[in-house]
Amino acid sequence: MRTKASDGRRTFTDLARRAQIAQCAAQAIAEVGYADASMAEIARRAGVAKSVVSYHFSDKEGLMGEVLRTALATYAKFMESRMAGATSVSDKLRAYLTGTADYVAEHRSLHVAVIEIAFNATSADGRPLVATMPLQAPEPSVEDILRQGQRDGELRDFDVGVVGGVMRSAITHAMVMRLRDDPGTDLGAYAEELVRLFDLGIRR
Amino acid sequence: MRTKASDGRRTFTDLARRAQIAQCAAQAIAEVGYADASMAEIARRAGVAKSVVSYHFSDKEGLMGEVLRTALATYAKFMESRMAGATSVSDKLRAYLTGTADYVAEHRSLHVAVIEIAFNATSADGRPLVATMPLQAPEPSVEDILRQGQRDGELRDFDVGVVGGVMRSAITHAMVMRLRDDPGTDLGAYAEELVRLFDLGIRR
Amino acid sequence: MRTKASDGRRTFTDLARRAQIAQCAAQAIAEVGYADASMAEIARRAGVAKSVVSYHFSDKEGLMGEVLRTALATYAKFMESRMAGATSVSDKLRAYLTGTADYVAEHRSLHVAVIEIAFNATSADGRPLVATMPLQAPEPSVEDILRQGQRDGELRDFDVGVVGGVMRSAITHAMVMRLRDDPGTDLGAYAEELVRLFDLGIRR
Amino acid sequence: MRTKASDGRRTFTDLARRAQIAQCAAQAIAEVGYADASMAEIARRAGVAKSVVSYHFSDKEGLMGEVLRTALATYAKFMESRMAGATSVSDKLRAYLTGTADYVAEHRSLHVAVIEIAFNATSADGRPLVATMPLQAPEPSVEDILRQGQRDGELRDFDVGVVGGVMRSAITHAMVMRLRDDPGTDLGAYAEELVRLFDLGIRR
DNA sequence: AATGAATGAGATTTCATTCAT
DNA sequence: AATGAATGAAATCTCATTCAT
Repeated sequence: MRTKASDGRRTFTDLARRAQIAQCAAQAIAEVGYADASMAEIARRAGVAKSVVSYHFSDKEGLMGEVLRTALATYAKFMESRMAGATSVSDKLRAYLTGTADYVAEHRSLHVAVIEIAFNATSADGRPLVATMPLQAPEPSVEDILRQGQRDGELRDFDVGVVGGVMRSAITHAMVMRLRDDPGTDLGAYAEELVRLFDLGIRR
Repeated sequence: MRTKASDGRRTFTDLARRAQIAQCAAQAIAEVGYADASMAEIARRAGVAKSVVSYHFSDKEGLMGEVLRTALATYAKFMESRMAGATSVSDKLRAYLTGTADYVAEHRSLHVAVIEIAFNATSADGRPLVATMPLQAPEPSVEDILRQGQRDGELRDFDVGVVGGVMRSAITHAMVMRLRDDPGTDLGAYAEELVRLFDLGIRR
Repeated sequence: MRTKASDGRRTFTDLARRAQIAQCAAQAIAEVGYADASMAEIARRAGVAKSVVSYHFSDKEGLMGEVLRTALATYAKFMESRMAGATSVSDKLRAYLTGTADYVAEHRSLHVAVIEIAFNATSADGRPLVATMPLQAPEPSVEDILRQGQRDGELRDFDVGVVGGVMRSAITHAMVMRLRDDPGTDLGAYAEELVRLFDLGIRR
Repeated sequence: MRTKASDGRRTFTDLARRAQIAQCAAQAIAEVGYADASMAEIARRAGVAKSVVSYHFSDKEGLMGEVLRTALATYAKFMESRMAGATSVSDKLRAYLTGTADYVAEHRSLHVAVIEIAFNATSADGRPLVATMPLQAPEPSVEDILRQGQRDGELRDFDVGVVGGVMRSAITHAMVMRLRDDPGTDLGAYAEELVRLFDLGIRR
């Protein structure tokens, strides 16, 4: 049966279960990797039968989509307050990097899960799952910040796509790798190191 | 079982087959991703029966290990000549970044395969495959270069692990992502952008 | 559990719900086939929760039985008036064939559903469902008519079981197949064709 | 791995296994019905693991297709000799009906399986499986025979589609139903009864 | 009287691996 | 040295059914 009330909205308990399962999915992915995070493993962690997961999500794609949406929403909300006070480009960059680091420290498994899903999950047609879903990334993007900095004359001339990509990979892939190797990493210090590196690297 | 000459060394044809299969494995992984690069798919690309792959490699871990060793050896040999002339730290860094970019341009599937394997492959005990294998990275590592630069006074003070990790992710993950989005990327220009970014970011 | 008034009879609303669900079941079976007419699909068409179906029927066998009973009752009532005026055997046969054709035209999904159920549904013990249920076919049966015709000397000698079976399959299976291939078939003309065929085939 | 030799043809043992599995599939379908003839049940009857069936057939559709092809080929070959001597239309019809009855007596499970598959099996897109496969029915069809008989003036005027459909359903559905009810039915006598019925029903 | 939620059984299919030849 | 054939385990998903509210 569909898990929606007749008017299309979901019930409270249904939302709670969905959230719980999505969280367990994120934890499972973060701990054992996307490939080994089977529906059975996720159900086991949630303490429910496999079919309960299928009951709440149409299929695995649907579940992964929920994880992605949950993570992006959490991240966006988290960053909103962190970016609020920043006006200058260097402030924005610092807010972006330290904010993301704090977010990762607080929601590590969510963060790792998103990276795993984005890197590994494919849709039924073979395309990357993230390419098939309407996901809205938090505003402003790193590239937006960098572009503004160049317009304002605060930043030197460089390829925004390249530098933006490096920054992104620094707080996603590189950070995850570091946490993998050294789970006790001080993410605050890590972020400060990034702030200095990129500030020196791109300012006029 | 694996075929070795009576003294334990492999025969010539055996080595050739292993190399061929490993190459096909790398291509398969690079094209369809680690998850979809099944033994059957790899065998199909190699034009042999599945059992031939199992015949030459004890198991999938063994095959992935061979891909990793092949890639590292190829990379090490490639970089050896590129690093040869470089004496100053900035020269070494430039050689490292542009050299790696050239390597990626020349052996893209091998490069992508290594990243996929390092990120995804797990050993039977659940640990990352790369953590269970004795792999020797090419010398000198980025961290070695950075450390020397700090000792020589050419580079400012920073956390070598953090910056080294960012550089590594810039030429692995970030580069692959960029190639995914824009397959026509000029990797030479990409590397030059990295050289400038990091040179400014870490010099005294 | 099934809801009965204290004296064992069903309440009015209960009967109404049962009838509604049975009708939706028949439509579902007729449209998507027995195999794909799941309890969920039937509930969806009835606009109720799956559990409502289970509430009103002990199990799927029970629901299918209701469909069969409903269909037979409808058919019997329909045929009663059609057979009323027929006295001669040829009149009875014509009434039987044209009457059934009209019935099918009017209650196509019910008719198709019965065929699907009779052909496909099995009881828990593996036997055909129709063999496990006490179903009373409308009187008189084709075989009865044919037997009477032979007794009266109007019909030649033949195996009543064989010819009766062919007639039955002509107005059930063959007719459904024809409707499947050509939904616009004129069932009146179809029945007239049968009347002539069988009249010539069995008269003395 | 693909079960074809490198040149695309199948090996002898492979063909034997395929034939064996297809036969077991037909028997399973004939005995327990299409719905309950799962891949597991078929494998059990063949005395092999489920995955062996998947090894030899790409999927269930493929297996059902093989059953259909096997049955049609067997039937066509069987009928070829039976139809050989018949020149007049009445001879052809007798050959068609008695020949088919003999075929059913000899290959009952194959016959029943075809009917079950044709009636129940659907392709992935929801369409009937038989509609998605290129199957060549044996020549000449009943309709062809009837049409020729009308051209030659041996048969009266009637709708070839209707009468042909009735004949077809008489030797498929009606016959199967009869065998279901009375497994000891004398099919020879059954066919003779049909010959007389239809001969009288359609001759000029 | 109704239903949202849950469940275990079982369906199809894929996978890495083994083995006899 | 190679391979066709086979296998058990596990993956995803569907189904009829149950139960507390």
